[in-house]
Amino acid sequence: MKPEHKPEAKDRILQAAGRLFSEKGYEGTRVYEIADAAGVNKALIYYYFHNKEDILDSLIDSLMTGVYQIALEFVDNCVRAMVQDGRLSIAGDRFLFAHGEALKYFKRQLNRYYADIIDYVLENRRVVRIAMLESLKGGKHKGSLFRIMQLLDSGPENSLHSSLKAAAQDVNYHEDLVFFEFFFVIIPLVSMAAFYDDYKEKSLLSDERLKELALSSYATLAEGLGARHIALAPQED
Amino acid sequence: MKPEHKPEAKDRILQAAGRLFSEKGYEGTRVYEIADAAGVNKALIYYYFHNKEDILDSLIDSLMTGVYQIALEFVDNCVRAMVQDGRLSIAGDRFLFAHGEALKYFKRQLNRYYADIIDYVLENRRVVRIAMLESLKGGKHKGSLFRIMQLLDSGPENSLHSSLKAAAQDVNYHEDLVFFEFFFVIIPLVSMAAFYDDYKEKSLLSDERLKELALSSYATLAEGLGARHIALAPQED
Amino acid sequence: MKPEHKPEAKDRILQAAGRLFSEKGYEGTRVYEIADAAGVNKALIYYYFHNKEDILDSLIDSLMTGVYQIALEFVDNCVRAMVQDGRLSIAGDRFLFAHGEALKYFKRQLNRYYADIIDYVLENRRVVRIAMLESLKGGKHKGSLFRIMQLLDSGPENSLHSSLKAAAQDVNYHEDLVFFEFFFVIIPLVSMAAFYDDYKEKSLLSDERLKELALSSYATLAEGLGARHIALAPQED
Amino acid sequence: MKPEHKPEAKDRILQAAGRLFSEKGYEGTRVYEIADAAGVNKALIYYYFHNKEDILDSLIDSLMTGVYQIALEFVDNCVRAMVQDGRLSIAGDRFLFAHGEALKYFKRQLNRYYADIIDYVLENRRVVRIAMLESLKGGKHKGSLFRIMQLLDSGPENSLHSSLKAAAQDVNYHEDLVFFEFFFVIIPLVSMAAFYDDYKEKSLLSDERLKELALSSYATLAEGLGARHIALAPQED
DNA sequence: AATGAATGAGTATTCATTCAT
DNA sequence: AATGAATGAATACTCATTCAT
Repeated sequence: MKPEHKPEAKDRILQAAGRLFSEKGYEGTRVYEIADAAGVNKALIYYYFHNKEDILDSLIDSLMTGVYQIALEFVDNCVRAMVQDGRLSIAGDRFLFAHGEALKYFKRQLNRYYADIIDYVLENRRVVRIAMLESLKGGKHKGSLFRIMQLLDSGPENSLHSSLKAAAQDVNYHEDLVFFEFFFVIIPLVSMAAFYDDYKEKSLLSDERLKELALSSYATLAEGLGARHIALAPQED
Repeated sequence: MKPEHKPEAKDRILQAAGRLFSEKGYEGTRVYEIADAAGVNKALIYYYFHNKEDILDSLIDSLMTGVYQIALEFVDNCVRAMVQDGRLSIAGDRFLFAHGEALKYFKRQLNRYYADIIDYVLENRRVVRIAMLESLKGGKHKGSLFRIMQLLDSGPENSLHSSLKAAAQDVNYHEDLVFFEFFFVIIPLVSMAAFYDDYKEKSLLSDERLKELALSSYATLAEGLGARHIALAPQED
Repeated sequence: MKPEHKPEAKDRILQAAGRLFSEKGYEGTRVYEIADAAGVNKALIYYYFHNKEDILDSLIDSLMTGVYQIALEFVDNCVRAMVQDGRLSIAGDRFLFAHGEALKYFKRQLNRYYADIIDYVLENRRVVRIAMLESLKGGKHKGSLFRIMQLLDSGPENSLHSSLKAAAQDVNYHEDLVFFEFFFVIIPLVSMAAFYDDYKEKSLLSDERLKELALSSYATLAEGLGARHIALAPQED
Repeated sequence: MKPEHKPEAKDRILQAAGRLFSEKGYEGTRVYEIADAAGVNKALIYYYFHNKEDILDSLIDSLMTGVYQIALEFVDNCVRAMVQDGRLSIAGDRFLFAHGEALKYFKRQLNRYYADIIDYVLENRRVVRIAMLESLKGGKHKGSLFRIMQLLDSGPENSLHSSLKAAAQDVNYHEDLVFFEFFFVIIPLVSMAAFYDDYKEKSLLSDERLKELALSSYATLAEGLGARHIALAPQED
């Protein structure tokens, strides 16, 4: 029984490429450097991947899949579930909770969601950095960051949104909310990952302290936002 | 009246490089592409610049100077002035205003400062994009973004800080404030510029609407933050 | 009865190589293309052949053997036989026939020989094309075409010539005849095979028509030449 | 006055490529070999030519132009002129001469034409070899040889034919003549050039002797053919 | 100030071949 | 007999930079 004994050459190549791309950029990284770092022959890279860009695609795709999974899980397990059992109803971009207990539960779940996703992007900060880098350039992966934004999008092809729709009919994000979410929620998240190591070096703070700061920053943000988008249902006597 | 009549070759080179670097990244841009776009001979580029990197330096330096000027002006003309004439006093990371009038005045100035700096980065969004790009890679310009962050820094070499110190003895930013400022104030600002064109294309919003959204987002943010860092001096009767 | 039931891997490789070499040249053909076309694993090719060139050798050798067989058969069964029973005598490059009947018989046989060899090279036109291709380059198979020429050669190592010598002492080709034979008999023959498919495509003629044209062209040629090299023995009354 | 002092780098590259391609084939020749042989830096080749194939195109094009010029000159200066002044008339594929003098003149001119074109292809035998090589492969230059064949073609786009038509209305080549011309006139011509050096080496004949053999071979051929396609006008008394 | 020609050092990619199984 | 993985040695092509004019 040899389980998981396949971080074989292909994985080593992906890992090496992930590190090098994030350190020196895609164009700045030479294929032979990847080969050397992965301890494989340069030609083997072309055995597993069509070309240099194929490696990048592979890296970014699996990052995106990961982010997507976490977001989908939150919507399905928390939002959708709460809507279904009546603890939450959504109208436009406002969340209306049935009672204080429901709101408290939601906040706890949301916090855990933030923690999860922060953990995930920090763990994969190298690839996040690459995705950000590539988003800033034109070309194929230009849209990586925007793909994350589209998690908020209301197109029918977005299964995250479908999942929400399945729970509440009237989900509708306004353009100001989307703008704020993108530049003040997602971009900071992504940037924290992308600049994590640099920031750590400059600030001399510990990993724990940095995660704390990240979470508390989001708490601050959420509180401010919450006032505008969250409400408790009027209590009936 | 300087005889700056024609977009001389050197300027055309800088403009072309600005556009290309921002579109394809520094490494992704070929020197001959810059030459072609600028309508000059490739060799002429080496007449005006030492090498490719010299062009990049030139672009980023003038961006930084611009940002710095605006920030310095705000600190000098508003903060420092208000401290000097007693309308404002600073203790640590808390701003204490002498009276409601002073606070109102400060807010107006701050708002104008935000508008100015948003205008400036949007006007120079190409170079901002380059600076962000280069900050994400290692290499010489890795620190561009952090140089902006250091506008908040308290090192003695920072003349912005010196300017503040000259006004108030006890300026002292806590690590949580710095963290928040960097990832939730500066990064969004820079990102708005860097991703402006992409966001505009996706959202189909007008320039005016986008600037509005940017300013109102900062207003929201400032309000939330203000509660924690701004106070009115207890009124004596 | 050899159990040659299935086009075994080795044969499939040779066939595929024959097609590809003739279409793209030896150097223009990749080993993996041969493997793909033959439906075998690339490494299997190295099980059956020492290397890429070994495949080429194999193809050309069997072509040469075939041509050689047909020529030898003609010389042995017709020329040599006729000399032995006195119907024909050879002096230098002149053929002297005993009587009209003998000449007529010879012409019939020659015609059949032409038909046979045309059939053969057309059937194997792919390999002929390769041989021509390789003859045009330097390298190992440079001499393929010339090996055919040497069928006319008078060296002692040439067993076709030996066969003729065995029949007639005084066989001797002059340099002008050899030149003409090579460039106006053999080269056209080989070229007809090599360019068969292309010519067919351009001319839109049928296979039958093309063979007819080939044979009649040789008839024209032979008639013109015959005048100079064929004679009837002076009839004794 | 520095005339013809421009066999500059570009020409040296073409010459070197011509030699190497003909010796080792297009694919068999490495770009750095061309550079070395031409005494230039490898990169300079890419300054003057788009890529390796561009060099080949350039070589073959100028060969084709040369052949075409000679053929056109013969048709214009001899055939067309004779038709215009009534010494020759053409019906289908038969040439009818007004009188013996005209025929004799034509034969002299034809002989000179053969001599010219043999000289030309021998002088450019390297490129001829390449053209033949490339004609045998698929790909871009597959048609080089056939382009020569098309000099005989009757399409309206063929200005050689136009030139003939301008002289005689009823020019019309039959398929058997075209076949014979291609495989027994053009192919031998081209092959003599392509295999010249090899044949010389094997036969040990001198350049003069070889040219003699070539010309006399064509004379033999022309005589045989002439019987079928040339006639004298019935003499009126 | 401007340019056509030239170059050294890369750079991604290919390919025939081998090896372990 | 057959194959997936692996590799060394090329190989066409690129690019920042320089030079002579």
